[in-house]
Amino acid sequence: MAGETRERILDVAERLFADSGFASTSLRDITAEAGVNLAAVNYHFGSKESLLVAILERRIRPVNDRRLALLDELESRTADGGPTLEQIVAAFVGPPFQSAIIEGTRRRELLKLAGQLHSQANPEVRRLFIQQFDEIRIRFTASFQRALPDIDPEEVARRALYIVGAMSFMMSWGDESGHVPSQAPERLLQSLIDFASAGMAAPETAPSRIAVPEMLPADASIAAHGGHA
Amino acid sequence: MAGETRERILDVAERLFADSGFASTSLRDITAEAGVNLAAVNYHFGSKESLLVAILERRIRPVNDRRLALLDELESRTADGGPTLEQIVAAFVGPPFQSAIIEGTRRRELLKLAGQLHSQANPEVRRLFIQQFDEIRIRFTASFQRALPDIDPEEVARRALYIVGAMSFMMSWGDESGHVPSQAPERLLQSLIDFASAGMAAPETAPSRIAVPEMLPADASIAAHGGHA
DNA sequence: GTATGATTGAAACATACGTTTGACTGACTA
DNA sequence: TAGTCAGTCAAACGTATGTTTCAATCATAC
Repeated sequence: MAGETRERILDVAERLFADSGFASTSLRDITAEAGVNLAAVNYHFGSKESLLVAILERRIRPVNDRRLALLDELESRTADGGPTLEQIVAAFVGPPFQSAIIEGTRRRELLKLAGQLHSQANPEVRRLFIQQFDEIRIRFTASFQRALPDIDPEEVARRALYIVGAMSFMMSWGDESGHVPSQAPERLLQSLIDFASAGMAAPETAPSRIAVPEMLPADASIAAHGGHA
Repeated sequence: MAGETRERILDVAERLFADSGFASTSLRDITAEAGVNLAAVNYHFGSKESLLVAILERRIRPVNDRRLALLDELESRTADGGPTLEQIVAAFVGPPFQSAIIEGTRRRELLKLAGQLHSQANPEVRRLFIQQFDEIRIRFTASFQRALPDIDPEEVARRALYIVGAMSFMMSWGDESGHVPSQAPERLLQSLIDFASAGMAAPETAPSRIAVPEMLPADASIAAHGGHA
């Protein structure tokens, strides 16, 4: 019975935060649903914000460890030219994807929550969050770079970010309102890998050839902005 | 002086909502920064939630109108085989991108706010939001499908979602913590178009060839990670 | 059995929130 | 001038929030 209350709080809070957002979820919501006392949160975690940090660490760390382990093995196994793009992408998106679906319907929770932190929460939590991903970013960017020697390093970093965005959206929007029909998880993951690998390998448009057409409305972009008028 | 208070509220609220989230931003924050009275929000908009809806409609409608206009022009201009993938992608991601950067530093706001709505806010606001994008989704999916006759329609819809995710992440994370170095907007947009077009055109992995490796348990020996096998 | 330290419980605390109220302002109309 | 009405303002309302308090409970070691 030792850590039972603590675990129940973590589980319920994770789900409620992901469903309704951090700020919109009250400790009373959490403790009521978890069947524990209101004061238990502050007793076990110190504050609502520390509870959020505990949730993130519990979920993110194993996923990132798994990512790094997969990449390590790939790179040690394919000593010649390095892993293929598909392999790197699979090591990158596989663990969070698998972790997200492992609990059945809890698919969206982790990344939903992660997505919210980009904008919400105070800078301290943000920093911790970014730091959690820093090693991942460095290792995978390097591996991608090796598989894509012709692409500008900055462009590689950008494209890795696109992948995270694509994955995040798939998980948070995936089965909502029929946009993306529910699919067997393996097919969804393969779909993401196909898309991301091809995007990663896209030929880079030379700066001199960039000629973005006029896309703004001829008159004004957004009607009557009171600001400087 | 007619709509000046109203406009100031809209401008400030949009920024604060995008920066700190809907639930975390109080009407007092907004009205204080806008230099208007607290009651002005409820007078002009009725409620905090209606203010959010007004913000969304003001920003999203022109962007989506522009998207549809660009697609219309593309399709009427290239009557033979339809527009190219790059053209469709550009019409899809160009308007929100341009709209987001037009005010200089306000780049991230629109999509940051949009991203939050996926999870936050009540179902009513969600529905309005999804509905706002429904025509876009239908028109562009059809156009993408025409350019990609070999891809399964459901897969096309999924990939369109990946593009939205990639764009959203670029805008909300783009210039944060040096992950993605600041670039000239045209180069960023071109980068996104390169990535998205290639991803869209990716060859579809046949269901029979899907063999996602074991990615789950860290202890189990990671055998047979053949990638294409 | 009793003392001890960790955990739970009910209640209260102070504060911040969205919203409402009612008086007041100022421009325009009859 | 008197009247109307959209708009602004300070203040208050009721409620919900995160946190704290302190007594009660429980398991365990002496």
